[in-house]
Amino acid sequence: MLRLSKLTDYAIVVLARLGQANAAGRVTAVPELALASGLAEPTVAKVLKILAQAGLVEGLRGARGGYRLSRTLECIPLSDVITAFEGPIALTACVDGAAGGCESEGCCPVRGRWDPVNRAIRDALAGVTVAQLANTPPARQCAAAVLNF
Amino acid sequence: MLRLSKLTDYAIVVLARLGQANAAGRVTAVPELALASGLAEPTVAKVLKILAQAGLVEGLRGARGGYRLSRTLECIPLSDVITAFEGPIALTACVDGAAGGCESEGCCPVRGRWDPVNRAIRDALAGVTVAQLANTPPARQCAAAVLNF
DNA sequence: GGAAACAGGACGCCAAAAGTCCTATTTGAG
DNA sequence: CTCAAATAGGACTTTTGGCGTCCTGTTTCC
Repeated sequence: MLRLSKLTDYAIVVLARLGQANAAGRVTAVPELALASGLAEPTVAKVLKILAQAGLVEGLRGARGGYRLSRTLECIPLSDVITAFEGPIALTACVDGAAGGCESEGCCPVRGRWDPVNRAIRDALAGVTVAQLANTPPARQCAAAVLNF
Repeated sequence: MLRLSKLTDYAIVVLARLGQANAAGRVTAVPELALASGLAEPTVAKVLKILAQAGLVEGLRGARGGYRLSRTLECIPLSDVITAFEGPIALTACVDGAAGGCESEGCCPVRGRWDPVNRAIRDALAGVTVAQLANTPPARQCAAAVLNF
C-alpha cells in the first residue's frame, strides 16, 4: 500500500528515543528502550539488530552494554533507515540494471522509464532527517538538503 | 517494501496500451488488451474495473463494447493511478486525521510529523504523468507540474 | 433472442511480514 | 574465576494481504 513496514516505523520511534537518551551521554539497553517506546522487547531487539547492521547504531556487548547512535539524528536521513529495512528505494522491481526479472521485458512500454520517478522519491526521503521526524529540539544541523517543513 | 503492488504496475502498462489504441479513435476490449500487454485476461479485467471505478477509464458495455480513456495520458498523473489501487498515498498509517489507530498514540515522538514527508511523496508522484512513463510520442501537454525528466 | 462484453463480488492460494524464541558470544562486576 | 547482563545471529510459527481466478448479473449490438 505504498506503506512503510511496521519495523521501519518502529525504527524511527526507537531512533528518536535513542537520540533523547544518547544526547545525555547515556547508553540505552533493550528493556529500557522497549519500555520507553511502548513496544515489545523482542521487537525492539530485532529493530536494533537491523539498525546496527546498517551502521546507524552501535551495539555495545556485555554487561552494562546497550545501544548508542553512530551519528546524531540530524545526520540520519530517512532514506537510510528505509533502505536498511526495505532495501533499495524503488517503486517497481524493474529498476535500472535489473534485467531478467520481468517476463514481458521485451515489449514493456514503460521499460526504463521508472528511474526518474524512483530518483524523485529517493531525493525526497533523503531530504528529511530523523531529527525532523522526532520532536528533537534543534541541535547542530548536518550538511543535508532539508525538505520544506 | 515501498513497492507498488503488481496491479498498480499492470495498470500503468494497460493505460499505456489504451493510450496507443485510443489515440486512433478505437475502443479496446479486454481480450485485445490482454494480448497486447502479455497479461492474463482476468487480471486485465480486474485492473480495468478498478480504473473505471476511479474514473480514469470509461467502460462501454454490450457487444462491441470495451474501454476508453476518460482523459489523455498526459492528463493522468501517476498519483491518481496509485491512489486508485493503493489508497491514499502515505508512508504510515497514522496520517493527518487518522486517530485511534495507533495504540501508543499518546506518547509517540513522531506524532503528526510524517505529514510533510507524505506531502512530498504525493507531490513527486503528482508531477509525473502516465504519458511520461509510457513511450507515448509527445502529444498536447496538460497543465501539470512536470518532474525533471 | 442470442452473443459479446462490462460490473461486481467472492473465494482460495501463496508469499512476505511480524512477532517470538533459542543459542552463542561478549563483557563488566563481585 | 565465576556469574549475570546484554548483544549477535538465526530459526520458527502465525498472520496478513496481495494475487489470480471464477461466477453471476447486466447491458447493448446484431
